Amino acid sequence: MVNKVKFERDDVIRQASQLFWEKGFHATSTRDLQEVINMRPGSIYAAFGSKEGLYSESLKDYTAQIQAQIEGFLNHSDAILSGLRAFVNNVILTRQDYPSAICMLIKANSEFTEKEDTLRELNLKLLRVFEQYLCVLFNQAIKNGELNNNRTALEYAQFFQIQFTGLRGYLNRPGIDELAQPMIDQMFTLLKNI
Amino acid sequence: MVNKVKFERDDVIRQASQLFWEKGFHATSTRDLQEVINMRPGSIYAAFGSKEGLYSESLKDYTAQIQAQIEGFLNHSDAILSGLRAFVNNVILTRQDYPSAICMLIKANSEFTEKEDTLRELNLKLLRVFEQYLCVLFNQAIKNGELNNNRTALEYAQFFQIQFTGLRGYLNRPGIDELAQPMIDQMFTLLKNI
DNA sequence: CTTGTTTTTGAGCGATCGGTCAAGTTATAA
DNA sequence: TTATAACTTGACCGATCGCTCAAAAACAAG
Repeated sequence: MVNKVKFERDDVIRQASQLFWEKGFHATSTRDLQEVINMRPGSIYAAFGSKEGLYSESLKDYTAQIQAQIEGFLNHSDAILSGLRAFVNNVILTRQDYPSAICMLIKANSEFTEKEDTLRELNLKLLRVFEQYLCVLFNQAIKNGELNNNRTALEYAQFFQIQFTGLRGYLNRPGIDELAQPMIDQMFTLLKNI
Repeated sequence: MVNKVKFERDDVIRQASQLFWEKGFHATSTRDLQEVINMRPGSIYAAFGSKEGLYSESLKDYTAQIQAQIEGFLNHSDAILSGLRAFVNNVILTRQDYPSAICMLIKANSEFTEKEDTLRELNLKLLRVFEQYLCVLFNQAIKNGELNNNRTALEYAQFFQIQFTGLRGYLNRPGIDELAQPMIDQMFTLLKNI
C-alpha cells in the first residue's frame, strides 16, 4: 500500500518532469500540468505545495533518472568509457524521442537568475551531485588505465560536461543530424588525448 | 531627425534586449519592459506591435552587437585567433558585467520549442547568420596560416561554438572563477590541434 | 451499515498577463 | 495663431496565472 502510493507519486512526478523539461519552468502553466498528470489543483497542492514544489521533485527525479540511465549503460559495457559513449550516443542520436535535446539541468541553469533563489540553489546542488558522480566514474576509468593520469578525475568530468553540453546545444537545430556521430567520436578522441 | 528617431529606437531595443537576455522571453513581462524602457503600453505596441515583435528586434540587435564586438577585438589584434581569444576572454572573464553568462541566442535556442514557430525560426536564422560570420573569420585564419587546413572553416566554426557554449554553460555557477582562464587556454589549444 | 478520516473535486479567488484605445499632449506647417 | 497630423498616456479589457477551500467522494475501522 505504501509502495502503491509511492509508485503513483513517482509516476506523477515523472510525467510532470517531462513537461517541465520540454517547456521550462516559466512557460509551463499549472493547467498544463493538471492535464498531463490528470490531477485537480487541490490534489496537486496537497501533494506538492506549489508549482515550485512539483518542479523541485521533477528536477530531482530527472537527475536520478539520468544517473540510473548511465548505470544501465555501464552494466552492459566492459569499460567506463564505452558505457559513457553508449549513453552519449543514445541521448544525442535519439534526441527526438526526448522532450528536449538539451539536458534539463542545463536548461534550468540558463533559465533561473540569482533572484529565483530556491530553484537555482537546488539546480546548482544537483549539478554538483551529478559532477561528483561523474568524478567517481572517471576515477575508475583512470584506475582501469582507460585514461592516463595527466588529468584528475574532476578535470575529465569537467571536460566531459563541457563537450556534452556544447554538443547537445549545437545539435539542437534542424538539418545537421549527420554531424552528430562524427562529433561524438571526436569528443571521445579529445577526451583520451587531453 | 530621422537619425534622432532611429537612435532612440535603437536605444529602447538595447535596453529591452538586456532584460530579455537576463530573464528570457517567458519570464519577462510587458510591465517589466515598460519600466526599463520607460514607455507606456500604447507607445510600445505602436512601435513594435507585440511583445514578440520587441523580442525579435532585441534578438536581432543582440546578434549585431556581438558581431560588432568581435569586429572591435579583431581591429585591435594582428591575427584572427588572437582577436577571437580577446573576445572570448572578455565575455567569460567579465561575465558578471553582462545580464547573463550565457549567450542570448543559446538561451533562446533552449527556451523555444518547435511550436513557438516565429521566434524559433528567427533564432535559427540568426544562429546561421552568426555561424556564417564565423566561417568567414576561420577561412581567413586558414589563409593566414594560423590554422592548418586539415579542417574546413565550417568545422572550425562548429568546434568554436561547441567549446564556447559548453564553457559558458559550465562556468555559469558560483565559485569556479579561477578555472575560467585555463579552460579558455585549453579551448584554443584544442582548436589549433584538431 | 454507521461513523470518522482521508482524498479528490472544481468553482472560483485575487493578481497579473498581453494588449487596446479614447483622450491628452506635442510637433509641424500655414 | 491655429489647424492638423503624429505621438504618448494610462485606465482598462478579457484571458490566464498560481492557488484556495468548502463540498463531495472514497476509504477504513468497528
